[in-house]
Amino acid sequence: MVARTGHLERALRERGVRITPQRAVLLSLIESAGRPVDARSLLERVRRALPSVDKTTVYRTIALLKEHGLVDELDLLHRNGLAHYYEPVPEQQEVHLVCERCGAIIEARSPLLERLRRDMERAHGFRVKASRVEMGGHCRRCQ
Amino acid sequence: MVARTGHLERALRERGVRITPQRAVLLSLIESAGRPVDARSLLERVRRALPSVDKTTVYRTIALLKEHGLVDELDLLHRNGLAHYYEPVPEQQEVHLVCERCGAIIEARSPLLERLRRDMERAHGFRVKASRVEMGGHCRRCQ
DNA sequence: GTATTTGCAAAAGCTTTGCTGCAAC
DNA sequence: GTTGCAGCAAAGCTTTTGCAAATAC
Repeated sequence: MVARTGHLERALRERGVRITPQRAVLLSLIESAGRPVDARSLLERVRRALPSVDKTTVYRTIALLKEHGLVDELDLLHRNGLAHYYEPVPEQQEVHLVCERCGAIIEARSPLLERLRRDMERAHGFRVKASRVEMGGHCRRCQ
Repeated sequence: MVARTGHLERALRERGVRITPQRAVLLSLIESAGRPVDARSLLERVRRALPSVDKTTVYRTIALLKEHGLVDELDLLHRNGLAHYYEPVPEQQEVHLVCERCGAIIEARSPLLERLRRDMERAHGFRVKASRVEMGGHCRRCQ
């Protein structure tokens, strides 16, 4: 289920909640769940609600959310040079499939992910806190 | 088996092979197999053999090797900001375990990786060309 | 008043590009 | 001569930092 743009923000406004820059960043992140966004697009989205927000605020809010383990940082196999992508941490671990032709991003799940994690913990005595699985290639339609 | 620094280079020189900048980059990459290197360290290594080499040459050579599928590009969960890490494509797919405390990087293998790839191809009709699995956390000694 | 949040400008890094000269064939 | 390789300087982008004004408590 994909959220419509701005629908959380409207709901909050109607209840008298003031939208601060930080809140706007958080809302925009939540509303783009399922499609990781880079900082530039995130800023654009945020500015639709609060036009004067600066990129500094976007980066600082992301940093805050990362520290609390609420946001994942990806780079989708360097799809866009140095840019990073962000999304709310999903309930269940995902594989990001990145189509190198059309740019589609598929978020896939698999029980093997959890097994792989346990495997690593057992075999190497490693305590896993965060993990990221990205695969590049060609999606069904681009072959 | 970890190669000693410069041993390939010396072997080639002894056989009368001239070490060009490109070759020096390739050799340094091969010699640091098992420990992904960023462009800055790679340049330092290369300069031990050929002091006048420029970073442009390092980046261009990496780009060439990437195009031919000989080098993998990682970022180890943004361990070092915007920097990317490079290593020769391993024969068998690996998981990179990144210790957030001591910085250790463990290259782990698992048959689940190959299964995961086939899973994705089957379930999503996706043709996988490259893949990357990184996990952050604490290594055995840092817990 | 004190602490936090914010915007603006500037800096810091990593990577890429333009261009010119050099070497190989 | 033509082609590709290499070095240097400059630019391009993303992200971070310093600082002062504004805001919240």
